[in-house]
Amino acid sequence: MSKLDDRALQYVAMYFKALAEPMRLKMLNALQDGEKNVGQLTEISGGTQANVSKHLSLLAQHGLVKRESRGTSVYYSIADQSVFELCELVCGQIGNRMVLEEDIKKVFTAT
Amino acid sequence: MSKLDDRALQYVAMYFKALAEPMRLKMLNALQDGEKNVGQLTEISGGTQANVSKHLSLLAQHGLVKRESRGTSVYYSIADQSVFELCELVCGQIGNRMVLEEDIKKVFTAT
DNA sequence: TGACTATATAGCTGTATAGTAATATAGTTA
DNA sequence: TAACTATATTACTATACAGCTATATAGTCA
Repeated sequence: MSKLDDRALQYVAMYFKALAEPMRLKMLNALQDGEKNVGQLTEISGGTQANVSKHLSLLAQHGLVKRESRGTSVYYSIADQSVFELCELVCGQIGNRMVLEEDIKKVFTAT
Repeated sequence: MSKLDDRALQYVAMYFKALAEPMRLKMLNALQDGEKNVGQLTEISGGTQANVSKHLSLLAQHGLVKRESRGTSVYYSIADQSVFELCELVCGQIGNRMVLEEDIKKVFTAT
């Protein structure tokens, strides 16, 4: 991280952006215990088939998931398990903060 | 990452989103070797003062940087060094891929 | 071939936000 | 107080994209 040129920064930013949608995180989370096809992911995520397909396409483009079509189905799987390390790190970072904010929220929403 | 409810996913997504801008990454990168004020960060990043201020405000909101005003200046500093671990992880993940894509680009842009 | 299923894509709308210029706010000094 | 500096905010434009519906594509089976 010491000498990143603008092109590299843009690349890193794009990677983070791929992870910056709850829907996509949900899908990655669902794929943690093995590959799933689009239909399964649609059901799990609760989104529409079209939207799920689009998100998966984006994740594949950024190298986060692998795509493999078998028969009429297309199976997606995690391309690099270390994506979960990222999430763990973030969860750790915001863990305390989140609890804090929840408390703050309670204060503000308390009648 | 095993049992994240929608609220938590949204939170994690927001955190990633804060890191999903090259400009903000540049600022965090600049802050790696110590606090800097808005003017310094404006100069380093090459952006306008207004834009830099807005980005810093967002980073502070998400707990990535700390804000401290001294005199007429406001000094920002990294709130949690582990943000760089994230970046390292991402760089590692996309490192090979990036080299690959660069090669691909060369092929396509070759006359 | 045609009917059927699974996935992808196109076109659209609404929302979020990066960037800008201009202005407001706050602290300092004379 | 007024003038000055540093930072924040406002109002705006342009762009990106999430989500939707409808349609297209591709594979399977009769």
